[in-house]
Amino acid sequence: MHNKKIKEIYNLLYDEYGPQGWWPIKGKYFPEKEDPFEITIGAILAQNTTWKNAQRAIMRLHDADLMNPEKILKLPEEKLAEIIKPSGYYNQKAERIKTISRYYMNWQKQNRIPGRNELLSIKGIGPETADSILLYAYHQPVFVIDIYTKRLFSRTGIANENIKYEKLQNRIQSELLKDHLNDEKVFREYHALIVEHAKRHCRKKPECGGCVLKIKGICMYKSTNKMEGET
DNA sequence: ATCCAGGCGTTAT
DNA sequence: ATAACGCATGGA
Repeated sequence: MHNKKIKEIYNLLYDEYGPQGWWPIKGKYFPEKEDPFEITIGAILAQNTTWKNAQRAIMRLHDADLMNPEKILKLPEEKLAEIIKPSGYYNQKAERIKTISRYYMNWQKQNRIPGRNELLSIKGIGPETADSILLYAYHQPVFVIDIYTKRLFSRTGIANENIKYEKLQNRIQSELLKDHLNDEKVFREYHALIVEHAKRHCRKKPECGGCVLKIKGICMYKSTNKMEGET
């Protein structure tokens, strides 16, 4: 029933911001081909921090010539933690990156890609990280739900703000399916567009001025400029 | 200075 | 089953 809205939001955001090109990272390191390992590690490093800080940690791994599972496994955990420090939570993340590196080597050796439940069984990989890895590292058609996605679909009246991860994901995927927009390229682009839009307008503290969704009448959210002290 | 950022696991209610 | 908390850096 909100089918039209979900498709329309995608089209509006795409027209507004254009293709986002999330992965691979554009830069001096391997710009010619994307590296599933780097994307996997990047998904961990990006947890609950800014992309800029995650990218700093990724660059430091490249600078140390450590962007592969074998070298990471040989490196003492404290060294790894030091290198990825800018991403925050560096002790947790170092431990988890080591674990995932071991799994990654097995996937490579077995010439297969991980399944969602397998990813979820790994400590440090929750639903969003699992889906980010599947979508951005392995091009599987799964829609990533993050805090921005919940916020945007909540404020546009498409979902309750406390909706569960898989429920919102199923809703979006099934409605995009009706419009034949259920391919991984759209999913990648849509998620990235949501993040961009959330950074510019649909922030925690909303900046609704100039929001294309508001202008086009898709979003009715009122950006209440703090009027808490009401009776 | 306070708040937030491309979350997750553990522990308390 | 859900809520609260710890993990930690860097920018606004």
